[in-house]
Amino acid sequence: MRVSAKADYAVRAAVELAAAGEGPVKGERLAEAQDIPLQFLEHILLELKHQGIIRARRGAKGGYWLARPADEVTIADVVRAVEGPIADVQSTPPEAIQYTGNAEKLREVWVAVRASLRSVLENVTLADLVSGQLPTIVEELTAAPEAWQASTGTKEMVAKGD
Amino acid sequence: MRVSAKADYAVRAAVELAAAGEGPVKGERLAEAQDIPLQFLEHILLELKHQGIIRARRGAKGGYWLARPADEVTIADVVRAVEGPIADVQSTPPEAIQYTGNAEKLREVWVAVRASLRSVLENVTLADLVSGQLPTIVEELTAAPEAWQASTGTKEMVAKGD
DNA sequence: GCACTCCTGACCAAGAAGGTCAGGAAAGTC
DNA sequence: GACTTTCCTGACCTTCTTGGTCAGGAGTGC
Repeated sequence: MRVSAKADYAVRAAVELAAAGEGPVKGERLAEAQDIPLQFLEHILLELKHQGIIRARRGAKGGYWLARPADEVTIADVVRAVEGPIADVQSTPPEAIQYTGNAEKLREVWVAVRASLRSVLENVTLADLVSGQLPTIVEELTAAPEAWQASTGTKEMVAKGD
Repeated sequence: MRVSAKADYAVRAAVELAAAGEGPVKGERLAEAQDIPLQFLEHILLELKHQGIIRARRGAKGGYWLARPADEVTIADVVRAVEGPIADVQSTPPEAIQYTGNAEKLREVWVAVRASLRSVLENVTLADLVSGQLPTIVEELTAAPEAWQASTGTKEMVAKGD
């Protein structure tokens, strides 16, 4: 259940484009603004382009820009573009898994996990991030102080956080 | 954002133990009941034991059993025992990341993602799974028909589901 | 024609995922 | 005390993913 560097970079680059508004922005500027290795970022931007999230033009005055208005692009869109499905179990969509016997209800749990992820990722747009006005659901989830704490318990958690 | 085979196996084995009640259950029986490769499962059970989720005894009449009552062991406990932190960004807990400029609010989003995962995983116990009575939050999240559908859009999603 | 910027594929090292194999060490049985 | 049973542990293996780098080609604008 981890967010890869690629997905993180993709969202950050997209936010930067959202903040820039109209004109094309060079890859180099995105890389500097968000401190991302340029050549790696170019591959990511290419994927975002292939998935129709952004557009690009080459040459002097070239660069990248959002294909849609910033308030119509969600984090889920960007993450899916570079990582594929948001919540898979053993590389299979949760509703497609068959559990037997006592584990039968587990499928519903994984479906609920996916739904809860979607409720966050599909409701935050790039425009929200730029403006700093996050949707209610995020405010609610981050309001509790526990939300900001790594859970305690096993040695692994103490070492790696959670 | 995927659930590994290991985590899935771990939960299924734990549910099987919860269903068995008191007496020790052989690894072989768990493997058969849930169709998990035995030798792989043994490694997983060992980790669960090290993390204090289960106990074990060797020899004839030996086997594994839950260290705590089934209604006091959550899916989050089991998943954390074998996978570590439930929601990391670039192998770092979300609250520890520093974003600059336009991406500043992204940290809150990842914290919200973790909180939403916890709201599901920390509220479902092994006893819930065995009884088939899942907590309200899961019922709510799985009630909507969209929750059971892969999202449509990119070619990748059509191919791999979501 | 030249500079600029994106586009693309090849490559690469390290680590994780998903196992298998071989043997050792406790616990119970006869 | 020997034997069986079952867990315990480390070593090993193959494939895939992650997170990049490198080299060069192909549009675009002046």
